[in-house]
Amino acid sequence: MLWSRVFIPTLRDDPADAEAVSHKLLIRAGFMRQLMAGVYSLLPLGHRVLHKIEGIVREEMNGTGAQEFRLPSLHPREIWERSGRWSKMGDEMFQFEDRRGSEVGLGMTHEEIFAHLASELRSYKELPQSWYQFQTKFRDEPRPKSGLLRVREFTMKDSYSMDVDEAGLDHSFEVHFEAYRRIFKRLGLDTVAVEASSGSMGGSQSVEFMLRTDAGEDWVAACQACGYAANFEKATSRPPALTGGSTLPSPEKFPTPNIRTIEDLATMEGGAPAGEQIKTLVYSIDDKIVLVLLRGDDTLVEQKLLDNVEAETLRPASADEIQAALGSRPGSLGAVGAGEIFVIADEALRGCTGMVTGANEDGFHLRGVDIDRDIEVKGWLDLREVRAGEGCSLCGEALEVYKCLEVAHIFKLGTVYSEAMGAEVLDKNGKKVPVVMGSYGIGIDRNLAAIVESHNDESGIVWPVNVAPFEVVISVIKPKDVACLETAQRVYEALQERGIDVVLDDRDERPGVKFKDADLVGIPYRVTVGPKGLENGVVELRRRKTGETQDLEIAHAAVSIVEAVLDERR
RNA sequence: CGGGCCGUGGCGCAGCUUGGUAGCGCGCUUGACUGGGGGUCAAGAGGUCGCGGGUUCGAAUCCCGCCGGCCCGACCA
Repeated sequence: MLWSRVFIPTLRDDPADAEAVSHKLLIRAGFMRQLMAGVYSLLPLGHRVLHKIEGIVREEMNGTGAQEFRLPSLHPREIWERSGRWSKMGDEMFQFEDRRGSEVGLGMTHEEIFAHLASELRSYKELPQSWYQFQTKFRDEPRPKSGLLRVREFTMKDSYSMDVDEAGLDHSFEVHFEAYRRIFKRLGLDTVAVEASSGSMGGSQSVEFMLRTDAGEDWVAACQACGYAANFEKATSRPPALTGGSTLPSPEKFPTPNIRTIEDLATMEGGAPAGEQIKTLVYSIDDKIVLVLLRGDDTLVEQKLLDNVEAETLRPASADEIQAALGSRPGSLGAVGAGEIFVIADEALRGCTGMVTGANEDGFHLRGVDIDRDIEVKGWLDLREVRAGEGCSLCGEALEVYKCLEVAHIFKLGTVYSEAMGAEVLDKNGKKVPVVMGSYGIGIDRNLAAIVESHNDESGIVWPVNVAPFEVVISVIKPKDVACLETAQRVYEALQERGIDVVLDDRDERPGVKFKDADLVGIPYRVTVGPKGLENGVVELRRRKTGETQDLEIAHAAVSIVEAVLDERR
């Protein structure tokens, strides 16, 4: 490839509306352009990288014996109705009518379609099966952001395993887990596998592969000592010590004019520290009003609540609903004497005495509340957000907490989809059993951006050789100098013959411009061919990552360069 | 969905308060000099000022409505 002939629109300035490093660099270095919110066009450089990532994922998938498919993006409503997800997915799924008035949706994942195909499996003898594809997924995200990190249309490699029983699923899951580990190693991503919530996928267990970076949106709690790691949506810790103020024979009402928040009450004369308050949240769960109690200094993890109550819909109650249920406005809510209303409490509150909580009367609170004595808790659940330094629930060592980007998510689905789609086989005993499924997703474009997030410096991107758009760039210092250009061309051809991805920067630009562009684009090796070197019969090889350079005799240059590149390919 | 910011040549911005000539830097084109980290000089090209309506003799500027984008909070590869 000649640089002068490839469309590489680099920019000198960062785009004004980009925040994330990968977003800025991918735009500036000419890898992509935005079309609309959460939708990007990949330019030749971007496509080359995407193609390489796909290649690595494909190799590893094929290595596990998985078979590649290509499913449609356009799905009929009917098949999504069978799993119950047509409405469950809500606004996140693009749904519309075709010209005949039939309702269709754009695929945001493919459990339904693959399970539908799996209904043609007849016998346990055909199992296990492992099916995958690279496909465009459409998700109408409420808030696309950070360039490729969170978009509405993206490429995903999704795979699905079909086994006859749970033991089979466990094995398929393990096989995928290991394949993903190898994939991330080859992509140059240092990921950590964490326990996660299954969310709208359903199923019994799921694991996320996380890249530690502030560009991410998830929080992870991890234990250095024993290796425990979990998404905040799932993470637990040793219960904190009991808390509470002075106990009283019975709750005592006291005036708290204009006190609306935990913070207000904590700073008020005669109030109580946040840890000695009971936070009362009101939720509408499947249209039923439920009180959710936490310690005042704890934060509710809504996903934990959702996972535990197995509800279809869950949302904070409106002010009107709260008023109707409790007779008070937010700020003075409490569960004492809540009567028929269902009360769920966080485990950390168990046994707490001498607590302060709202009196369900505007401007009044209760003190001396003993949870066990004064509140009828119908369900105890772990609902609170873990905090850094708390004891690991497995080994007791202090938990570390950090921000992560989710680069893959794998699920043990069980039989939810196979039952809905009628994917059943006869087992050894001639009995019909639903196929036990797993699903495994890795966002290709997100991984592309993730690599940039963890491989860059002040000059631009620093691609690992495995995924670099080009492995080598040959920069011609003085293209008008015949000796320069011809030498560069000879090296270029020699590298091409040996299968190296090389681009020849033949542009009639000053050297500085080419160097800056090469660094910005992030090509791992640069070969500089200029008059100074030629006088001594050498060209210069420079490593993008370290900046180290070495002179190579022209006659043997190609061989040395090939060696260096192959050494880094994995 | 709630809150904040923004929309002016390809990119980054000024102009708007106080209506009247659309401007700067970079990039782009042509030529010359130049050539080891975004070079210099000269001559050029390029803009429905997001869209619609209103006020006005006159709107990038004032008013109303809409659209689009970014960021912060609730959702996921």
